[in-house]
Amino acid sequence: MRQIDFTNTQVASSGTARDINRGVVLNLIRRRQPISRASLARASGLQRSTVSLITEQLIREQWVVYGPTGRLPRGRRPTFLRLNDSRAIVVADIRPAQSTVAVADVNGRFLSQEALATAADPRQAAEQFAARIRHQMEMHPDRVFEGVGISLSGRFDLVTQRVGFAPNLKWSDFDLKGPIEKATGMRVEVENAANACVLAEVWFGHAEGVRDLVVVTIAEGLGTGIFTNGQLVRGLNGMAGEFGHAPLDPSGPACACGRRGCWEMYASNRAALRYYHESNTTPPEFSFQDLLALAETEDALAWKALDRMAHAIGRGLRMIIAGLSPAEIVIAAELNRLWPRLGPVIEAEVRSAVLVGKPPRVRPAAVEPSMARLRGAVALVLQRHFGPAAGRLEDAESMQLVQSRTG
Amino acid sequence: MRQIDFTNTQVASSGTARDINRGVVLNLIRRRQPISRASLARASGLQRSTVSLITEQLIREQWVVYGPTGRLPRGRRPTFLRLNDSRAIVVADIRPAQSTVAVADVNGRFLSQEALATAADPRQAAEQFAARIRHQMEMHPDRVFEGVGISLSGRFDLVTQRVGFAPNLKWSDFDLKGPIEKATGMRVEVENAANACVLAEVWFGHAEGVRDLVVVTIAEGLGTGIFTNGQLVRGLNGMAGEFGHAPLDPSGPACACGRRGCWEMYASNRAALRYYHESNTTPPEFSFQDLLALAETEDALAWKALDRMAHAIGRGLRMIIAGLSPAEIVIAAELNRLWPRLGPVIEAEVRSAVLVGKPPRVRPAAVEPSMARLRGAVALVLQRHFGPAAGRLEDAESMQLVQSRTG
DNA sequence: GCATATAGTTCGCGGCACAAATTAAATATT
DNA sequence: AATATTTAATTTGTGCCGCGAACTATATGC
Repeated sequence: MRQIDFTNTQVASSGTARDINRGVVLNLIRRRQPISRASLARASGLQRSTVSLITEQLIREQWVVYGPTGRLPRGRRPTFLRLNDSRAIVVADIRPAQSTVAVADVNGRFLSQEALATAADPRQAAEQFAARIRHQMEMHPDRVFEGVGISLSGRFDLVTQRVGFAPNLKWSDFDLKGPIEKATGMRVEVENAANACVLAEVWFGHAEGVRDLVVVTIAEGLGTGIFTNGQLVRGLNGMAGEFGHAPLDPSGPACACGRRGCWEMYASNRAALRYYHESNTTPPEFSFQDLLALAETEDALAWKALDRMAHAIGRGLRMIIAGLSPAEIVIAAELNRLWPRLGPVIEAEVRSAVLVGKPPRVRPAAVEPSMARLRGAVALVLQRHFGPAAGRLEDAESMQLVQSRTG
Repeated sequence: MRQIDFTNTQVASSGTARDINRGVVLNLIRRRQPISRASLARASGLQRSTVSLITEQLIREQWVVYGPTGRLPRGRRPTFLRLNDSRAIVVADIRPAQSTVAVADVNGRFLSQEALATAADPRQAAEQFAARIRHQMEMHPDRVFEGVGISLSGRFDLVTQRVGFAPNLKWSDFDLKGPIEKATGMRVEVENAANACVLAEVWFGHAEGVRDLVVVTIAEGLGTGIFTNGQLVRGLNGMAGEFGHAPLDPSGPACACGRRGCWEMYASNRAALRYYHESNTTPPEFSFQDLLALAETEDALAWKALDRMAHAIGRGLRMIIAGLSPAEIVIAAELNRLWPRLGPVIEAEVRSAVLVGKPPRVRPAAVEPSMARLRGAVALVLQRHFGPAAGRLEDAESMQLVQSRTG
């Protein structure tokens, strides 16, 4: 069996050009489908002959299929190509209380979906997810499954391939990937939820050309996904993106992370509830959704609490803008429901952060947070096949998945 | 004349593999010179035949020359290759009070150096630097000059190719590059000083494999250079890295940037002088160097001020570690002189920032800050010739530099 | 003098992008 | 209805490039 030498991955071989161009063409098809070979040649700058060869390969690999025939004012009609959407991906979004397992096609369209209560014990949870993933696969016998993508409220270390830090789930240093790969027989990709939201924006959103992007996910906690130079920033142990635990005030309220005055303590849903509670007594099971509903009924105190939260979001963003100056900041939060009124509060704070030039675009996420996390999990799997260096993966696929064990 | 289509730079052509491998080989020679072709083949994983062809090209391009003949216990003796250090680079470090112009070879060794008072008017300064650069070139008639690299206390926007923001120099939106290119007839590269320090570490330091690195430069102000996934983070308008103006305390002292409580207000040289001044009257022209000297004489109040400064450095680093989790943090500061006593203060603060896993390595810069900035300016020029996609540059060189005008 | 080891070159092969020529299939013109 | 024009897609020949085997060059040791 052929061995791949991973120490010298940086050098190019004769197939490297094809790998790169295959990726360019495949992603053009993904983005602009249905599209003719001639259009692909124009869009990519490659020769039509080259495009024909590459698309032939993609059709042989079953990633692309023929679509309808087009119509033009003159000339031969183009045969459109599109992605083979009979190839599907199983995704899961693992959250403290309730998780989701779903099936999506390669275009990120969901075919089915189920919710489940997350098991407290990580080992039990892994079994539980493996079972639900298998169940979801059985619901679509007509599909070919490419892999499993998982987004979770925690950190996944690419080096150890383990969940390294997930205080919300109360797991730590746990092998989630291995058991699920064994139980499903499929390759599993795991990523932090905020990072998944970044991938969802980049792969399925309208931020196609954006190469510097920060996504801020706000729920009980506050997470950030950082995208610079067209790549996710993972950092040591996959811990990058914990701006939520950047200290805003050393004498602030104590955070679950053991320190004081973290951004999360001022800008999360929980913070807004605390603000509201300071000025009003609340019923025992008062949720953030309740607070939003109250605000929608023009409750002044609810608005005041949300206003403080929005200001705090903006204050933390100032730190991110100063340090990273991203072209775009995306907010993925339940608070987005009230964006018309809270968005401007955040934007005003952001404008004051810019030392020179125009401020970054701040906008709510294209889809609701739960959808973004699942879409990101889809992108996680697509990355392997559509992203850079995917060409040599198609070879490796036939190598009986030895690398995942030896690596 | 051939035209290069810049819209389709992402696709690979038949020369792409060579471009990539040329870069790999050239950088291996740079790092491990003198080195034989056989060793290059082993280190890169390329075939010896391929290495021979590439080195032949590099020798033809005059980047590489033959070195001495090696000796081995058995077998034919290898002919060593090394960089052609008759190729030189002119660099400048532009700072508010005093600037430097120097000449270095491709190995980052300095051949000559001169200091000059920076002109207040930017137009005048450009003329001044152009003249000193020409003078430095005349001092080395035996060298071939590859380009000019400039590091400055300010921001350079890659899109507009102008100095966009340089409050310390009191310049803004100014074309520094154009006039110097015109006056010297050489290509000029400009970069922020903190970013230059990152390049110095990556190109000439021992942080070869490190792909996530933050350099904090501390002088009158505080700047950060951010390196993620093996690339500098520039951000919108080249403004990334202004963590020095991230707000630590909204009710803190007013900063020159117009806001309050910026990190820089607590952790810069100027902050330490303020701390000292609070507890002791100082002579009118008391400098940070004086404060360091005082501390070296065991002055308790001086130590107290520096201690507060070190704590503040650590406090800001916590924000960076939370958000980016770099593998390594490098401090480039005059305070490094007292690292044995102040380093541990910073390190202790940093350790408390880590939520899980091991803390990043915090270390003083390999060389003193002024040297690092100049070395970074050398790397800036080397990037064009040694970095990725340098292969097609060698072609473009012969195209009479048309791109710099049309682009 | 011959085996062995190491460096470096030569040569044929296959993969790939490119560009020109060719084929295919539609509409417009006369 | 025949021909020209336009656009799509394929075929074919050329050159670049990395690979790997064979070969040359040059050292040491028995």
